[in-house]
Amino acid sequence: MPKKVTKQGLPPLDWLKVFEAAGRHGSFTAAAEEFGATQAAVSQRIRNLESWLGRQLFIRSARGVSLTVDGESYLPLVHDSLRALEQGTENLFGHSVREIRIAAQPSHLEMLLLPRLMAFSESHPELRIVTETVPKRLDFEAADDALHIRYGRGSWQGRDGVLLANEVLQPMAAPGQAAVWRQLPAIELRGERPGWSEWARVTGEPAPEAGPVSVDSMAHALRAARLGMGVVLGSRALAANLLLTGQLTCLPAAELATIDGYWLTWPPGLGKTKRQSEVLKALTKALSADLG
Amino acid sequence: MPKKVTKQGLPPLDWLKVFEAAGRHGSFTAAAEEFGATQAAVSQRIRNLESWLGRQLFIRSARGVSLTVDGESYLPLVHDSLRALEQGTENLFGHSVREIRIAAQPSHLEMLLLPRLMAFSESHPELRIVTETVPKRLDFEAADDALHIRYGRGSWQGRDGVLLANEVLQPMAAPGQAAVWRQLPAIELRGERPGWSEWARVTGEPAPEAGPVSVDSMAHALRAARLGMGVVLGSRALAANLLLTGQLTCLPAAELATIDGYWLTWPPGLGKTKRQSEVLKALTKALSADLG
DNA sequence: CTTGGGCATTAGAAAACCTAACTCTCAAAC
DNA sequence: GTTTGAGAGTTAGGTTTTCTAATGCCCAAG
Repeated sequence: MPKKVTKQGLPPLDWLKVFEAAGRHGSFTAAAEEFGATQAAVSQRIRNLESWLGRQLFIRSARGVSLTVDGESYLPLVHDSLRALEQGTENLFGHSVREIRIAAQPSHLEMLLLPRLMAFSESHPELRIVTETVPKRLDFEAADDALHIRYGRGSWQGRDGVLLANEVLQPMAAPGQAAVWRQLPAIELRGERPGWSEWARVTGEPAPEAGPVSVDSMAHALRAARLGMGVVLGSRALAANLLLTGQLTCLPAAELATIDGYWLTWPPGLGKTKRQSEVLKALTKALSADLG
Repeated sequence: MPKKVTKQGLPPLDWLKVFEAAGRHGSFTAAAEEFGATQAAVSQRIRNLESWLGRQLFIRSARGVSLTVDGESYLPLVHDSLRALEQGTENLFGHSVREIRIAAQPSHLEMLLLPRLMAFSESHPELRIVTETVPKRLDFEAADDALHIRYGRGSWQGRDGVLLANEVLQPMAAPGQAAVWRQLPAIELRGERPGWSEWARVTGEPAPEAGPVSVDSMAHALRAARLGMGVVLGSRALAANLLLTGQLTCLPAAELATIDGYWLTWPPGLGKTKRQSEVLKALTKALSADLG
């Protein structure tokens, strides 16, 4: 008696994708390019499909391929069905598929993300990047399905992530003042990062004299330095763009490495598909450029 | 600048097959059964799809799954598209997909194939078996895309194949005459198989006395024996069914093995897909049952 | 408070797939 | 009539994907 009448009237559908492209182009090579694969891969998939169907779909000649009558009849059906699927998928899920959301503190977005976004966007022109600013002290929600840029020492519970760069602090000042920086007042930065006293302790050098300026954000501290208000113990990562464009210079003084760092995190489960992990890799690469 | 704008707006389509089944059944387990796979496989594919789309499609509870709003919206589209593909594929290629053609000499079809076909058909109820008789001496065409049953010593150029059974000849007679078979006349079989004289030479026993009957086909020789016309040097393979049903009996005399055999052959390229190789395996198994 | 059905998760095995390197063929150019 | 080059086929072997088997969890029903 019938054991399992697995009504499987369909060939592996991914073969059809290839058939459609090859039929549309009239060329295996062209189809291969469309997929970013080799001609051999296309050739094999088509052969599999033909074998499954029990009929030839293409006529091979040394100069290229052309559809057989069977192939000619089959192509419109496949084309239309795939098109319908593509359209519908796009309509329903287009946003989440072609869009990438990144949440971070305003200063991280501005100083870390934005300067490096162009490089990424060029390698993935099909993706929209949507940023969301997160108020400084308000914590991220772990279940948020956006990407996050976070500062700390890792282990973001409930999320995966990679370290973009460790935080390294170094005295910096406006370029015009570099020569005389020992005379400049220190700009105080309150918060979680080690300050001038720690720097002096570790490096053994004397800390600059305290100045009138005290801020609570690295962005403000750097800006103050750019304005000539003193010497700042600046973050290499956040200042990278300012340094590159000559708006600020590193002073010839010892750096202070910390165990904290800038992380890119995402909800677990993201990055499981090839597509996603590639995007993540590219983004990580772009974001860690010139850091450290 | 954009490197490759691979307009790939579609998830791996085989994931959709699973989504469709799971959505239809409202159960991963049921969908798994439909595919002959495990529940874990379904679970993973669905998770991949959800991850690709960036949205949940199912709500999981301990008691089963149900579609989310997104899944609910997506299902009809997927269902309809796949259905269209399935229908169209069936219309265009249904015959070659659900049908299996086997060509052989009339006697091979009757004595080898038919008695064993039921077993095969039970394991593959969805397949029609179409037989084609080939005139005895007319050779098969190598490029024929049907399966062939051939007699010989293998190496069927341009075709793949498996040996079903070697030809083994043994004296046989009608059951009622078994006791007195030494008195029976020999039935002569002309053709490529070794005859009584070869049998006598190899076994050292005396050949039965020549009788009046001389035929040129094993089928006729066996029939003559059944009719009580003498003792035949019969083919175990071809006579298997007659022996099983008691219409003929093997006599207590030495057998004569040959290097020829019965082969199932097919055009190369068949059996490359999983589906096909399974069918071939099942058919081979059925056809070699009780042989030898 | 057990039981059992249904799903998730995992590591490891199995299958499918892809690429690289090569060949073959033919048409067009020389 | 050679030479050249584009395009497709073939193969072996490495890589990726997928599957399975085993296990754990959860919750509803008994």
